[in-house]
Amino acid sequence: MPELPEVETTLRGIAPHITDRTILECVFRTEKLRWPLDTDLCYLLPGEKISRVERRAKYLLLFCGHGTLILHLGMSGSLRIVSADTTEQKHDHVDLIFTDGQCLRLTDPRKFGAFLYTDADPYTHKLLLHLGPEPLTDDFTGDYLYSVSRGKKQSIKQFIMDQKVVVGVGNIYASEALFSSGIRPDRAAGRVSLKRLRSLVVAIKAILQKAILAGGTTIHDFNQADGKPGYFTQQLQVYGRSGDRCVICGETILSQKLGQRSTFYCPQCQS
DNA sequence: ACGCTCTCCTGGCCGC
DNA sequence: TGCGGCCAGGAGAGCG
Repeated sequence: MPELPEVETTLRGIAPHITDRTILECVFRTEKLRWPLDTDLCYLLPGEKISRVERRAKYLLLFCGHGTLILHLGMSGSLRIVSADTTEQKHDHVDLIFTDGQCLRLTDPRKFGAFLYTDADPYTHKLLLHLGPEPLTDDFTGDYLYSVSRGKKQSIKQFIMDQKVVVGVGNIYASEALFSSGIRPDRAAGRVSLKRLRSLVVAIKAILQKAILAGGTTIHDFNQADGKPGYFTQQLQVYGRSGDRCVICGETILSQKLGQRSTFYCPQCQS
């Protein structure tokens, strides 16, 4: 569920509740998520104050007095603000309890998420160091995409999902953006023209922005445990629609696997 | 360097 | 209704 728009929505939702709050207690209810949880944090974090919260790619950065928490929601994670005495439910793996009685609770059925801590500048952490540009900034342009894609045989869809190329384009939005810009997802990245890459970049920005706008009102849907697209389903043109008619030309939408991931496209509109 | 495959984990859904 | 198999929106690790 968490693609970039959901992470951004989460950031906006939690930041006002945890900024300038002091941690009273850190509770782990599982040994590991994607990586083992550092139990030292249970005595290192109490007394630390969250000074600010930022997002980089799909990572959330919680700056504390002496270090920074690096969180990732994986495929099924969500963060909520609850009262510290709210009974935990299945898959509630981490609580960050504050002195004002509020609690930041991490839920993640599939345990693909991350809850890490670093003393150093988090942007130099190896998970963040080699990330590509943010898609919604002016650093992400068709000309940039053109320059880094020349000679690449990898499919354009896998290419734009590579976090070193650009961050935040997940499996759903990759199919949607390629449909919107008329590019077949299995076309080699190095063989897409500058003109079409400019169109693709415009499409990526538009769809992410649209989803962020939709996200604010639908954050409750985050709790859905299943793997289905949530609030954005109504607006999807090709994702999950194989066998349906293309909304533009009426041709049958096809699907194929690219890099183990389901990919959807219209064979008529995309070339 | 590049690109491919595997992997972590739980749960929902489909077909038999 | 029960069970096995398959699928899921991320992305790092390891390999050739």
